Amino acid sequence: MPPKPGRAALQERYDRRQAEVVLGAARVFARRGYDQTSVPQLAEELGIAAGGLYHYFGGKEQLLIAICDQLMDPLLTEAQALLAEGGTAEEQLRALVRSWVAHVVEHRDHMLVFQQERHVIDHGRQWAQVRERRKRFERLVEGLLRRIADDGAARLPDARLTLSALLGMVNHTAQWYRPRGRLDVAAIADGYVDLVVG
Amino acid sequence: MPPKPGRAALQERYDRRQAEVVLGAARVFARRGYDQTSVPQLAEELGIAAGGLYHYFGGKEQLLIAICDQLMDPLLTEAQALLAEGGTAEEQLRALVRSWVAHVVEHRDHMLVFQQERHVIDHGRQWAQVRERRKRFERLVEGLLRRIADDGAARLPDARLTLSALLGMVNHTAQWYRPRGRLDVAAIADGYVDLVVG
Amino acid sequence: MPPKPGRAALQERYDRRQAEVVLGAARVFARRGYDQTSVPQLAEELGIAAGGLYHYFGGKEQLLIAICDQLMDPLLTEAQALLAEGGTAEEQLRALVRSWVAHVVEHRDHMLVFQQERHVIDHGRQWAQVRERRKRFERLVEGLLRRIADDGAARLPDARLTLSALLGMVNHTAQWYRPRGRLDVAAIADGYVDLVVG
Amino acid sequence: MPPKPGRAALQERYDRRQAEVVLGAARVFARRGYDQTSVPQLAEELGIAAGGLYHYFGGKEQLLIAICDQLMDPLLTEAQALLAEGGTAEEQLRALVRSWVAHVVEHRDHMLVFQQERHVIDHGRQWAQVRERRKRFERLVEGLLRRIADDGAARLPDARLTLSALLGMVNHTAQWYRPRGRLDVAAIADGYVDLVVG
DNA sequence: TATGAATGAGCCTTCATTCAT
DNA sequence: CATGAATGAAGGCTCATTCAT
Repeated sequence: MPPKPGRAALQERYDRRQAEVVLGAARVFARRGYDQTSVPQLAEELGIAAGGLYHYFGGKEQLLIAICDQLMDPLLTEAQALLAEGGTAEEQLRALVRSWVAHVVEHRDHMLVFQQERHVIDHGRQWAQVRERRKRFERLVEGLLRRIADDGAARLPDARLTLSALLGMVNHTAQWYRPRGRLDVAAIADGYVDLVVG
Repeated sequence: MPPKPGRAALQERYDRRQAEVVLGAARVFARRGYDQTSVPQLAEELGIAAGGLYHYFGGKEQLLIAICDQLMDPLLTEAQALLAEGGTAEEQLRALVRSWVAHVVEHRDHMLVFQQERHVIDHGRQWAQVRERRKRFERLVEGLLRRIADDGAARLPDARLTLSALLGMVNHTAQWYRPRGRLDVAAIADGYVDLVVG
Repeated sequence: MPPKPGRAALQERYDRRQAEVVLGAARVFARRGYDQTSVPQLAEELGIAAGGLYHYFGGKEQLLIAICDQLMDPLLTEAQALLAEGGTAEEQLRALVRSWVAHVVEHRDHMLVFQQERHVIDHGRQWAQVRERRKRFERLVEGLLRRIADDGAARLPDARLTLSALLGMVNHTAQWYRPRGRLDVAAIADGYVDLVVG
Repeated sequence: MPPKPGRAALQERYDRRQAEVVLGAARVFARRGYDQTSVPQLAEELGIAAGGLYHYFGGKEQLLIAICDQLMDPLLTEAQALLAEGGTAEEQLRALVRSWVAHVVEHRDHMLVFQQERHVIDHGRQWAQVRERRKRFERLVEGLLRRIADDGAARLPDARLTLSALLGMVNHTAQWYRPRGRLDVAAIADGYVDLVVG
């Protein structure tokens, strides 16, 4: 008889399983749509009984929130780390966009869900924190673009417009990127930056 | 006593009402989400009884298709007209993007629904025609970008990547544009083109 | 310009159309089922607009009642006439069953509807008259069977049971009779009587 | 503490409950009519929530099919067993009709539903199996009647017509039989057979 | 921890019916 | 006399969720 796992080990197994569920849910939701996927359907694809999901999540919407957190948290963390490292604004932008595109590409499913459910995120009561992180990330990028514009280096037509354009193109990447495509992540990111900084 | 309306007049009234319903539905769906809006809710916002909608549409999904058609049809038509008018590739691109941005901005609700429901459009059986029009439009833009690249005028990193970027930024406009904002449609469109053609 | 039809002519046309509708409805209901046939469907098969039916009938159930009346009224009338004509009980039974089978066969659709909707007829408030006519007819047949039994002619096991058997076999005819089948109406009727009277 | 039920026990409980539901549904449908009974109404009479029914049946029509199966399966099985036992054709017929009448009487509700919904059974796509069993049973009876006719014992007017008559009278029994009536099942069955074989 | 049964609410849709035209 | 538009109610069914086991 194996030794009874301790409390910590149990917690770890629980967390691992929870993260797996979030990942799987993102995959399923991205394909079928969040609303069009019923909890029983989702459970079946995850190889679990419908009721079993409720051990890991209070409900369907909390699962959606978890997906968005799993998407936004590391992105924001990494962006802040990059900005702390120093370098010119353009160097920082290039590094940031590379990291960002990589993140988008690795979390394509999360991104697709995120975009699908924009109207919930924008208006929902419980979504304030997700909105706030998105806002924080956008401000980071905006700050960089302003620094570049101020450096005079660029003929940026308008920092806000450029920000919007960049957001649009990078996030849109989730919708067309295919793993073994012609361009790798770095090439894509550099292409975007080249467009933006001329 | 007014003259009894003829068959043609009846048809016209029917069509007008139908178009109104599509427009209204786009507005409601954009705000609340397609799936989260029940048919009774939609009907109430349109000032019609729930069952009455079914005189104009076979079902909820057909309504969604109609929204996408109302979005794509005139855009494609106008794009084709512009390309037929002649001019350099860059001039044509500038004109096309202006028209495109204007369309996106005027049909913001349609665009938001379109993006929300991407997974249905991409996979659904009945969505082939919508997919095909989207593809056709993208090819039009791609052709222009290739012509520009071939003219040597531009340091386009990659025509396909540029296309994706442009699609991303223009379509994303629907998510942040506000009617009386700082930038008008022409400024936005020109900003985008400037990014792309350097 | 043809002369304006008089009130009587109008009434006649109305009645003719009404009878046509009853006939057509019986046909459609027999095939599809009364409940499974929606009023629009019925109207379409009759070549009339849905609302138009309501010029001839107060509602769907009244149409069903009319079908049953069109079935029962002439049957009862004819049975009474036959009994008034004299003859031995067995002769009268033979004549009655011939007339009855002929009626069932000619009104197959009515019969099928009648049997389908037995539970409504048995319990419904407005169905008392139909029930009463059915009862009256059954009593006529029962009387004949008793007279035959009393004549000692027959080894009828039990007049009531024989009545039930006869009702069962004759009414069931509607379910298998086909117009150009092997047996004609007289042969069928005589076969039934032969079974019953030995 | 009772032992946790195993998989087999669970399955058994499920099957038992399912059979109860079929039985109850037959009762309710016989009284109110299949179409006139809504699923919520049915559920209420069965003491279950509306949605709960769908654990046991895919839909309302499958429930109807189950009712017909519960009616036909044991009847056919028993008939085949009787025929395998040997005896003269007439003895077998008498035994078969007794068993058949007993079955009809015990499954009166099933029979009434079966007859009500004849049009669905006759035409529906999913009803082929039920139709086939009905046909198989009829052929069994027909075979017996032919053997009797060939034995020369009987002045059967026509084997096919006699079959139809027998079907009509036996099945019609469901519509008039009352549990504590004057005649018991054996008397009824024998009465029918006496009519048929003279 | 995980399950299968069960629930109540709500979904999309269709219905029988009415009525202005 | 007939139509097409519209309605309110109800239909069958699925949903997210709970809970005893």
